[in-house]
Amino acid sequence: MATKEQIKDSAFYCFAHYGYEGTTMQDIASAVGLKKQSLYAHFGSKEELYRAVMKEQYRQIALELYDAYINLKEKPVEELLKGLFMKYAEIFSDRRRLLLWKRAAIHLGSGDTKHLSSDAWPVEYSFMEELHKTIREPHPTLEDPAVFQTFIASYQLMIQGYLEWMLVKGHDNEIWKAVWTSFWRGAMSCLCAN
Amino acid sequence: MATKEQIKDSAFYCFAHYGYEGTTMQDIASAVGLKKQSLYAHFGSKEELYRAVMKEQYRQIALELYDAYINLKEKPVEELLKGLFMKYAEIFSDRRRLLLWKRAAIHLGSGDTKHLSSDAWPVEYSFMEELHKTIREPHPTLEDPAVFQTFIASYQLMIQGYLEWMLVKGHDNEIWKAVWTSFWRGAMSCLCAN
DNA sequence: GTCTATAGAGGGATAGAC
DNA sequence: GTCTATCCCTCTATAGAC
Repeated sequence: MATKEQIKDSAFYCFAHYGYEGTTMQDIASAVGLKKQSLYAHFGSKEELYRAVMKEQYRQIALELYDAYINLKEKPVEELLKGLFMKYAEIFSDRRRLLLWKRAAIHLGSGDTKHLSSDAWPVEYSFMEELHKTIREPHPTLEDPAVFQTFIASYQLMIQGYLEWMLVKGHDNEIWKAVWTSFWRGAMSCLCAN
Repeated sequence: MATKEQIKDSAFYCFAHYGYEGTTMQDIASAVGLKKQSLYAHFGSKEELYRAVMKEQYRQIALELYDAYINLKEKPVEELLKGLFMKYAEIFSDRRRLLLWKRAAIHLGSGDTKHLSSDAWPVEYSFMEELHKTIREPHPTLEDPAVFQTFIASYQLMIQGYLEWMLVKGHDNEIWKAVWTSFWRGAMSCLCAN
């Protein structure tokens, strides 16, 4: 692996585990086996390195999600949403990604201006518009924007809740399945009741 | 307000918004109108101040939750769980608490040994055992430990998911209600199906 | 592209006057 | 209990030899 990639990889680990302020150039360099000053031959500053890591990760995550979506979009909505939920669990079984993701959410919510994850959230949802259309079609109840919004909110919320669970207790197939089943039945009964 | 309380209050804000490493004694002192050195007359170190803030917050949150539980425990399970969920939303409508809570979850999940929120999670769940018994009684299906575990997991997960939602988009009564309805119907239909 | 040396700033913390 | 002065350390970043 090229040195620049090794640095990014090490930085990925450190930023995820210790946060931006909690990580020093020293930490990153040590893991690669370099002096910290040498990092500046590859990245102009700590912040530039951080942004490079974030950008790559978000791009990668968005790609993997979109890829899953493409493979699932012809299937019934239940299978599609279940498959995407599974993809989330798969993607974030990488602890570094999970930590980075959760930290980014805090940056978004804290009004912390400094090293915002400005490019972050939008990227993930680049195909969301398309996904929404796919879901709405076979379910006329979802034509109502208010109903649709709460449906999607419940879905996203379940996913974020499960990621929180993974963060503290790790992935658990039984729990995953139970959560999905409960969500889907609840969502369906709400749709039919409206 | 006594100076010591003012310091804790300012520290609460800073630690929540900027994190432990991102906060300096300078920041905290400025907000109170003191020089940073004066803080050491009240707290031996930055870490001690941090622990004081965390301890107080967790104690307070646990108290408020327990209080809500006491007021609700005679009611039907649906009302009890819904009331507790509402209490969570209420407690964490304080942005500082929400941020601190989310940061603590990351500390728990990152293996970051330094300033662990060691006293954190257990405190909240000090009355959980009791709550669990209260829920189990009227629902014989829940006697099965596996069923019960997934039921509680779904519940906690929904709450954590909603807190994540609040972090990014703020509290929304419509969403809150929809999420609860969906959860409860899903949970019920799962219980009846088993 | 990696090293040594070093600048320059800011952090946590202590000592001692008032 | 708050201040000024100060210590010591670590951090980011630059300069320049190899």
